Amino acid sequence: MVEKTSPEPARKATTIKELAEHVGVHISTVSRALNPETRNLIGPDVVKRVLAAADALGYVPNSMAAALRTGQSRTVGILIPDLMNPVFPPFIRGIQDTLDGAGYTAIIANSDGDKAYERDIVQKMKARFVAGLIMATALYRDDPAIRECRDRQIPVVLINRGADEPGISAVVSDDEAGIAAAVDHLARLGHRRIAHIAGPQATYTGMTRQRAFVAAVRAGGLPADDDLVAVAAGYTIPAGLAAVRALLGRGMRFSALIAANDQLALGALDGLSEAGLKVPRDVSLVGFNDMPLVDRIDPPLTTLRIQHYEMGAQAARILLDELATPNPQSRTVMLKPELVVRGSTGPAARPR
Amino acid sequence: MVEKTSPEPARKATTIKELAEHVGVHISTVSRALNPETRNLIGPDVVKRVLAAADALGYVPNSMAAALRTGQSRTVGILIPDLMNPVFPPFIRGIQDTLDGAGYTAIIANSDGDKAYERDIVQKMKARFVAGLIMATALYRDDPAIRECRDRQIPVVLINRGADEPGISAVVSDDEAGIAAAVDHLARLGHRRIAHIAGPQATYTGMTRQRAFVAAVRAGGLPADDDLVAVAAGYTIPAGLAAVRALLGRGMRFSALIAANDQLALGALDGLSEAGLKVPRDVSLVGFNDMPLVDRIDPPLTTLRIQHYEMGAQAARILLDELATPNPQSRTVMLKPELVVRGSTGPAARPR
DNA sequence: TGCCTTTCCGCAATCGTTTGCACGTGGTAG
DNA sequence: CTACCACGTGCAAACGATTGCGGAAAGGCA
Repeated sequence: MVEKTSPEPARKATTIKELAEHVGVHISTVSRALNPETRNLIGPDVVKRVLAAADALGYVPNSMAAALRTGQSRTVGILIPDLMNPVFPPFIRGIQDTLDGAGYTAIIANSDGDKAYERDIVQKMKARFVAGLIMATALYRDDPAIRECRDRQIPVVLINRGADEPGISAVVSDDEAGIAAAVDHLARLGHRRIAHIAGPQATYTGMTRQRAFVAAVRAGGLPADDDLVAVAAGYTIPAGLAAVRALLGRGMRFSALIAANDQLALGALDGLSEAGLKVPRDVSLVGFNDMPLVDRIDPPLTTLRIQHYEMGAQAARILLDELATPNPQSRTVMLKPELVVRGSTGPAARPR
Repeated sequence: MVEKTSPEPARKATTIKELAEHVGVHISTVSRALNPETRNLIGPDVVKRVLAAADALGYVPNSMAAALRTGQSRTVGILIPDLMNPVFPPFIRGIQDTLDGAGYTAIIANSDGDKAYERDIVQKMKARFVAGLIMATALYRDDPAIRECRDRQIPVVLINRGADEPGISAVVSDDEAGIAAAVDHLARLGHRRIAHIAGPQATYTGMTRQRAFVAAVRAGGLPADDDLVAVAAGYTIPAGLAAVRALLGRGMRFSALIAANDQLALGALDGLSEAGLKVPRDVSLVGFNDMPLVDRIDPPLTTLRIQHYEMGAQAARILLDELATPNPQSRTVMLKPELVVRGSTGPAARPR
């Protein structure tokens, strides 16, 4: 496996200048002919010739130069905690696909939940003239990166988390409705004592889902003891395991369990079987997200399906909107999750 | 949810020029002082003052301008078929993490397997001055995008697929070793008639894994009838289902099945249970990739684990290498997959 | 025919950096 | 004392596009 690459000289990309020479007009004319916005300023025949030449010479505009001149790069930044978490790829796909249609390019960065690093990234992105930012970083309150963007007038839209300060758009799932649906489902199955494994309270989803849980059980006339909720240390399987152990360790009795997240639910599953409890015979289990393959585990997980892709698309649309209008209003859109009932929930036996 | 964003004017980013005024030197001096490569040309005290000013004014260099001038953007493009396929995120993460360490930024695009679109993307990337490309697009032979890059002297490294033309580096998994391990494992369990669901033959992995399969069974003295392999139409669950149906429809007898991919294996699982066959009692099943959660399905899937992250990291390292050296040699590195034995394989009963 | 408006196009500045070259100073060697 | 070198810095030209402005030609109207 050792060959030299062919040493032919690199053919440089054709520029607007070469096109101009080729057609016999000034470069400014070429520029205008190429831009659909300004094309009407140029005679139709010239436009045609320019376009033909561009096609023939394989002209592709140098976006860096354009960006430098205009101060905008038709680039937006996407900031997520971790690409490997299966929740995020669909978001990104949704974002990219709609951005793409508008001629924008996305650049993606992982923050790994580190706020300092995140600031750094935002800096770098600004150096690249990003027109806007879509952030899915979960950590909630007091985000310096967001504040700075707002100060610099660069639009930010949040996804899968709400804003803790005004003037920032967001697209989130309707956790309240989702959790309510789950509680209702369990209540209909005869469950009365329902427990909750909450996500980290520093995260938006962790907080809202826990609140939604308390509200929903109260609304259903079910017990809402503090002891029925355990807060997990992270959105991971081990954290779920630890949380359910804590729950069981309290000697708490519950016949159903709603986890703030599928991963937590998987951890819970481990913890329950470790304790000799069968799902759904002894405990019914509900997750959140509908990750790939949770429909094929044993037992298939009942969970709340989020419209990840659609959320991404919406976020991108909002951002494009804000980029287009001079003084945009911020808005928050909520997408309702869908309860997918599978094998992990069943009728309540006797409460334990 | 309707508030105006604060209408303060956007503070422009500080430029090298402002730094120059601030320090009282020429911009070229500032530029040199800022660049570690040229810093030695400048007096130490001036350097110190420039750096201090940069820090104080929060200077962050405009990468577009630098890119325009130098013709290189410290950006590399990543081209994958589909981000939502769980195989790719770890690749990307590995790439990004090592690129990041070298001060490069990645821009990611999905080709959706469309070659024309892919060419388009490569064009756009070149317009952004990408220094190099990492491509995971599966479609094999005769890739115009690759050829064009090679002609333009922009380094490309392939990942999860080999090159069909010389001068292109690649990092792939050692399919031969992997499949051999799987066959060996099955043979030890007493299986003699082993079938294979191959991936699309237009893909690199589809081809090499099938070849590896034939070679391995031959080497083991096992039957290698053509009828024992079915070629799937894609790397999807439905394709796997269809393939196993075809296999069963032939009245073919086999007690074990190696799929070219976990998704195909999942489809096969469906097909087998549809036919009333139990895994692993009636048929043992081996997948490829070790996707997330295949360890938790019923039965847990025996599969070949690929070092996705490490492959990405390697690819990035190679690319960085090729970017650094003027006339690089292309190389292909192979990473050995690891056979993870789980519940879907077991001793052969009688062949059917 | 003369004047005014429109249409179409060229000129040149500009975006923020990088970099080859020239220039001035101070020091060393012949 | 002259010649030369090294060092540190400034000058100005790029890179490739966009865009306000001005001017020439063409067309309309009286």
